[in-house]
Amino acid sequence: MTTHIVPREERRRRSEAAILNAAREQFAEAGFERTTIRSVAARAGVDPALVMQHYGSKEKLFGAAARWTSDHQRILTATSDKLAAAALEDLLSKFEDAQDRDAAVALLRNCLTHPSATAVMRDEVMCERAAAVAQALEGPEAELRASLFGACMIGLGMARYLIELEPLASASREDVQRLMEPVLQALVRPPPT
Amino acid sequence: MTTHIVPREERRRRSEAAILNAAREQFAEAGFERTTIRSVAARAGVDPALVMQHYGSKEKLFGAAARWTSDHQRILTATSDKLAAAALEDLLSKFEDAQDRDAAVALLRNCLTHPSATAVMRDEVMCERAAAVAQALEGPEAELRASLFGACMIGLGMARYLIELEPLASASREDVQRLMEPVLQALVRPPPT
DNA sequence: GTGAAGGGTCAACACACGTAGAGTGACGTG
DNA sequence: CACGTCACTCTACGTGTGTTGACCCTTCAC
Repeated sequence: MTTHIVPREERRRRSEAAILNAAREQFAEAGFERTTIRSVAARAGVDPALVMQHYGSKEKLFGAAARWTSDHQRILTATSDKLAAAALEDLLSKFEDAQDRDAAVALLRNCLTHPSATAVMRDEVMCERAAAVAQALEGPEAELRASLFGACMIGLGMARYLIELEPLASASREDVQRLMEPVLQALVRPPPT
Repeated sequence: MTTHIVPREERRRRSEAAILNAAREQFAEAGFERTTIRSVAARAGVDPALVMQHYGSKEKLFGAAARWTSDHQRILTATSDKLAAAALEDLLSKFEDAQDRDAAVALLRNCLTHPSATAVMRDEVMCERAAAVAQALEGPEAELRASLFGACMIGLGMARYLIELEPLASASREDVQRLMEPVLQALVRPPPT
């Protein structure tokens, strides 16, 4: 029974990653306030003080864990008639990968109660995307329509993945995509005067 | 300077109402965890212990404060072509009255992080309404479409009133109503196969 | 007036949390 | 082999919280 010898730096990186993953899960499940440094440490199998040593504070740990990893490529390069499909594809695919999903849920779950999460959600996620969407929209009131576009998207995400409203939560990705596309298309089309 | 004499029961009802209003505001602004019994008491101008005496616990106070007061009348009686307009009317008008608004925001703000708020939101608000909406819908997949209908509605509410995404937050009620109606109509119409 | 009752306050408890600082043992380098 | 470094742990502090029980002081009934 020879234990594999692991160099120092490698060990450090592993424990850091373990903490980050545990934090993501915990923040995603329980939210910021109900997540304690101690619970994250226990989940990662380390001492609470080590969490502090790695991330400095609970706030910084949350900042590192709650992220919306996404390239706007798909949206920026989409023509207006493919915009809705591309945005839906982007949103729904994010929740397939466990790590991305946890990071996204951690942000989503706290974006109504945690000040910095609200700011990130509004400024870095929604505003930027809305600007990208607005640029692809023709007709008047493009910015407002883009905002509504974003509102429907996060409503979809929250209802399906956080509130778990049935039958939406259990519906197949294809069905959701098929039914939501014409909805968003109604915002892409120039509005009636 | 004669102080008006107030009977006991009246005084009790007044302090109870003052506490409830303060709680609504505080829960709506800061969320459940960041709201303390002490801060509610200070806002109401009473002693923290009195809050307990009236409501028993912070949990029960929250239950009394965070409510979604709404009659489904408008939605239940609406024909399918007026459904979207009626639902939007109902949602947007709720945020006009300060008291209704605070109670609704208190529920909405915590519905992703507070367990019982999530349950109320899902079961008492969304499920019930979705059922009412589904009944008015024609064509297949009525329940799923009704869920999506609800998802778009809460997305709208959260983006406009909680996240305060611009220009949606500052837009006039009429503009929002006019632009969102065809969006929701896309869910009311039977879907393409 | 006098006693009872109940709304309201005060001080304090028990607990859980974020965080800090000293200490420990293994790893890497000379 | 010896020493310093680094990842890591143990213990504990200070603070803010929900909640409680004993205590006032005004109001009502007789």
